[in-house]
Amino acid sequence: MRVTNRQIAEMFNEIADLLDIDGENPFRVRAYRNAARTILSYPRSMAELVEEGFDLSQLRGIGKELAKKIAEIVTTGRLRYLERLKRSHPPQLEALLKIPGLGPGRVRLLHEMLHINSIKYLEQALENGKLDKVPGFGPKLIEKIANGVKRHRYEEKRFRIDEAEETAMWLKERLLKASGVQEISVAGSIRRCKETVHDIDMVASATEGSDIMARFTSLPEVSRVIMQGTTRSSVRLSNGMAVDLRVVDDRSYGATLHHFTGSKAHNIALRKMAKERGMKINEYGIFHGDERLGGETEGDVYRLLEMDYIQPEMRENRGEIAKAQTHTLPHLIEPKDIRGDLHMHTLYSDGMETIETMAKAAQAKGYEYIAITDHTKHLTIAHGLDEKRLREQLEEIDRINEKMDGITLFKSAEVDILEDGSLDLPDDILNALDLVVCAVHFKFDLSKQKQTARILKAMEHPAFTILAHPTGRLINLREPYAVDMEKVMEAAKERGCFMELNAQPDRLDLNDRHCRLAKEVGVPVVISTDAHSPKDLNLMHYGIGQARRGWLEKEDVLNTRSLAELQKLLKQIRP
DNA sequence: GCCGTTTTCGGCCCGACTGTTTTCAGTCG
Repeated sequence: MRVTNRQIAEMFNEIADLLDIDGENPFRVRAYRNAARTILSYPRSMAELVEEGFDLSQLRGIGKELAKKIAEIVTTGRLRYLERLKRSHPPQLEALLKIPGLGPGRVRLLHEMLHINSIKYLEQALENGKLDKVPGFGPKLIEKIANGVKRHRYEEKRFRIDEAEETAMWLKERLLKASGVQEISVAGSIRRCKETVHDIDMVASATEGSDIMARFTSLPEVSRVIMQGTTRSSVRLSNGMAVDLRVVDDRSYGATLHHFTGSKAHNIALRKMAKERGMKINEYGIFHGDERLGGETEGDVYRLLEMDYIQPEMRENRGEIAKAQTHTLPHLIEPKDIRGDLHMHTLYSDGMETIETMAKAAQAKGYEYIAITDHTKHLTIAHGLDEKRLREQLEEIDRINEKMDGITLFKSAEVDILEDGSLDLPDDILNALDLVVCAVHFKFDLSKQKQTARILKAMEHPAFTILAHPTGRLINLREPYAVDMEKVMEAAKERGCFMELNAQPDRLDLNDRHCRLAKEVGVPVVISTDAHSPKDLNLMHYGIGQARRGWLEKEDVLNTRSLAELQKLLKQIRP
């Protein structure tokens, strides 16, 4: 099987950890981490690029040495350099870096002085009070490490964007009540619409003497204050989320918001550029020597570097900076561009409401059209429809379409793709539908080759319109099934099918890299809520956030088309 | 180990907080 980009990135990160513990040149360590990040976020598979003879040293952060190492991993499945490094270190040593308070320096010290080489041994040393003897290890640090060991599994968790956003909004509301507060923004990965977040970052501007910090650290929901300063504090909430709050005066608000929105890689790249031009960017502003050039707004940062404003969702150092310099940034899709929703369920299968209620809710959102896509018979757990019940539903949709003005209901279904690639309903009923949403709901564990073949076979059916949640993943619950996404997208492009970006926050499937791939291949994406109730229609914004992370513009998304345009397009692909 | 409008050497983002120290190293984001 082919080596994945993730596996290569993990190997490079492991090298970085080990070199870090060895006290190697920190810039060499950083080079491995930078390369890992580049590989992880690159839309195409390194394995394929190597096969094609592509020169990997063209990629940012990858030079001759690392290109050779990638080629070795891809062709042999191993990396001798990493194996050599691992042989000279205890196998669990890197795990110690995960404990708060332990960085490479202290891990090295613990290993040299006490031969601590795993979390298990660290626990024993803590119990035996051996750590007191290590220079630089005082009672506070030892307590922090002891707590970290107890919690380290728990704190590894990444939260889904919706969970984190809900907590962040609630926090913002509370903190706005503090004295002297002018503005509060949620920054960090929530603002960049990442699908999962590790912690919540918030930025506030406040006048001197504000009690916002005191309020923040003494909220009843705070289970632990990790650190507390006058401009920056960090806590953990009882729901397990860590929150950072940064407070500045309004002159620095933009610079601080920018700094804490990240990503780190994006910030580093900008600061480097500033430095090359004799300027300096920090959380307080943009400076030339002692002269302050700006920092009140985020826009100052980009303006002073002579580039266009980059939307938060794009700030990942994945090529956006070059685009901003040449004024060729994409005009990212916005919520107002969405004209309809092409995936939702009703009481006919596992939805909570009638067709009419869903239609009215969609109309209230200003949509021109929706598709009713109840499950089909194979999905018995969701009361999937057989041909007879689906025909009944189609008649009801006809009646509602006659009755309701200003919104059009498409007849559709979320049809199961069976193991052999056939669809779960007979052809005559499939042909009676306006569009057909198809999905894999079982047999997730097929080999990549078989799963890909299954989907490609299904796409050959003339009624196939949209591939729903194309990888089947459930964030934090179920891994994506193995599928060759490039092949699927190329087939979709050729066949005139569309790829769904399912906006449910536990799916967000396609992911951001897939969205960029779809744009590259030229296959339109459909952002759908997969709503099971009227309230679910509001999940659209998570899908839009993911689409923006994937650089999608209005033109790249099918359901930004007007009703007339969409009908025309459907007629073209389904004559 | 990477990179180059100062290109094959000599840099590599920048600052807050903590704990342990008498001026700072380590960690973290």
